[in-house]
Amino acid sequence: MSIAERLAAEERSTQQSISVDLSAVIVTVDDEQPKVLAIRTDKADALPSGPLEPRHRTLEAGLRAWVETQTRQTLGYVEQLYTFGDSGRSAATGANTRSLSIGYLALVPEAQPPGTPDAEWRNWYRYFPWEDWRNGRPPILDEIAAGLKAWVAQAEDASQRRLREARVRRTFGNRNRPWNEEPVLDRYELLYEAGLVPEAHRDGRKTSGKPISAGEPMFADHRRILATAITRLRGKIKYRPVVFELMPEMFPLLHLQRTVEALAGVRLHKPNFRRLVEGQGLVEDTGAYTTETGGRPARLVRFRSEALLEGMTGGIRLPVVRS
Amino acid sequence: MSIAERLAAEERSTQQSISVDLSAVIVTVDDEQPKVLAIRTDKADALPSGPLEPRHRTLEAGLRAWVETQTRQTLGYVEQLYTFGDSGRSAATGANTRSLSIGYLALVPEAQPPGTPDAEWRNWYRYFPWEDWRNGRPPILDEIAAGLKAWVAQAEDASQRRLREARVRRTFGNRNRPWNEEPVLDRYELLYEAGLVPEAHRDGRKTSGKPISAGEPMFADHRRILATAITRLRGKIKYRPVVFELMPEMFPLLHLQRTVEALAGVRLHKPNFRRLVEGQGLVEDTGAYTTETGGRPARLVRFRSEALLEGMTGGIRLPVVRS
DNA sequence: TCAAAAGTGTTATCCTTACACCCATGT
DNA sequence: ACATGGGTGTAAGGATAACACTTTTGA
Repeated sequence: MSIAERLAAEERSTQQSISVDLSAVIVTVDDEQPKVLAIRTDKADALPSGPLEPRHRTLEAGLRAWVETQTRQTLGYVEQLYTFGDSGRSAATGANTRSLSIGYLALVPEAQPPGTPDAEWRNWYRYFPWEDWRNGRPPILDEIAAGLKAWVAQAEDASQRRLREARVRRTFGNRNRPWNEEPVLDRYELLYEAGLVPEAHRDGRKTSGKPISAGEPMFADHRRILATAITRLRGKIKYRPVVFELMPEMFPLLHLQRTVEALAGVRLHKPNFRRLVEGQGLVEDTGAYTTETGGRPARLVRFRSEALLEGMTGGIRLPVVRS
Repeated sequence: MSIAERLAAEERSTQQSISVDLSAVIVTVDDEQPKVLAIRTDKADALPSGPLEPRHRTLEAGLRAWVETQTRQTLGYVEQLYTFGDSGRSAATGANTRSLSIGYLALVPEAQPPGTPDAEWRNWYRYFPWEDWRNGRPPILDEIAAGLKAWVAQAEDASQRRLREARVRRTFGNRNRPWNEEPVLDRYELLYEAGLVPEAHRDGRKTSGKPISAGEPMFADHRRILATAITRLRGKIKYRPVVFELMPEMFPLLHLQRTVEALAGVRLHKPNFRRLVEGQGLVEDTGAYTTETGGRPARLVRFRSEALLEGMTGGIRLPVVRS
């Protein structure tokens, strides 16, 4: 097929009426908690999102415009996450309309009060309570483990059972494999498939497992988008200096550590964390000190912007404290 | 704004006539060369792509259907790359139509003869000759370095010059920083901004640098999409066992090494490569041998599919030979 | 016999991890 | 005095990178 024919085919296909939605996962860390901006509705929380309009020159510009008028947040770092487009996704818009949703991750250094009454900063562990290991193993994992065990037992044959077992082990770990904070999306999708999450039932999925109260559900597939965002962010802090998008100008190193811990949902080893960060040349001394942290006054450091130029020299390793 | 209002706004926005294009970067490795399926046109090569149609249940299903009818390739591994949507992107479709393009990366284990006369497997280094360091530093880098030097010199002030210098160093390396194979997209974007690539002029970018023959251009922004795909693939082989999607059932370890080298564009250290791959438990012995490689007969191994279950145990480290 | 590829052994070095310990401030 | 957080030293263990070397085939 030639390019001309292809273009003609594209032209025909526009009869279909496609609407494109830009959804934003807007993240900040406040009071040692990772928070996302959510829109409260009578049913469930939703991510802020709006339609792509003709006046938007680029997708990202459209997103920024939309978010800034709706929530009064000025976005700093913005990154495209994924484009979601199953036709079953949104029955609300009718049969002849396909609805695509382009998800974005945005980081803001400080939580501004939301600009609209129905918008609110929410701790993201409200939706994913099993992801926060900072104070040890979350108790809800007992319930989840029981639900997953039942799901494994429901397998149709031995080979499917082994697959299911391996999948549970891989995502949720077990005695010999320790917790891995990264595969947030894999864990959510597993819970969805196992029917342990209310969304699975709402979407008409046939499951025998009854939904346990595994975190608060969200509107449409927004919890999946949020899981995608957390996964991406937990991965990215390790190889790009993105955490600093969430920090003020000057900060003590423990503040940086607590921010990383909030995102990763694990505790880090303080002495090694400091050495890694300083050794990588990611921060520089400001000469200033603060006594606000309690204890011995803390040196205030700032992000070394030359680090961005030197570039590829990655992000922050996670010296996870096992114990 | 409530969800109801938001839905209404979406409904209105569908008046805009949005067309969605699914583009595929279909990769195989054949004869130790990384190849992509390209559609020849009179102007430049294009990536196979087609419109999203109502009958496609999911985006990925739409892509598979399209590619399979158009090129007779059956896709194995498929992964979404990025959604491109600048309104300046495609002037061809007229003013009132916005054209989105969702890029996909697909891997096929063996090059089937293309199903249409205008489709052809192309060595991807045809489009990115500076990315192939397997036989030492590509000579074209002399030309590129000269062009970039001129671009740095054209900076408006000292601070912009330092930024440009750092960017060149970061992406293309220099004496103390060795070559880093990963940032393919960053390099392409730098060449684009520096006006060293024909696309920049075609898109009406004002540059004083004259385009050097830095690789063959492609239709629209397809070379950018290809660069995105290569970047993703070079990154991914290091932490997921995706290379095996390109391998036959059984193969000698050197074949695997040559495949990884073809993708990464660098030479690897044979003894260490073997130890890393075997040590990770990524392959298992088949008991069979082949003499087709020349020299001492080689053990044939296969991918250990249990490795997928064990999961997170990453991909293949690259013991790059520095010499 | 030589070229070509397969494969093994071993060491120096670096990085991470873990543990122990001292410092400076407020109450 | 002691609690709290800031901050430094260092040694064990593991992983990587580099080098040297042996084995088995075909021409």
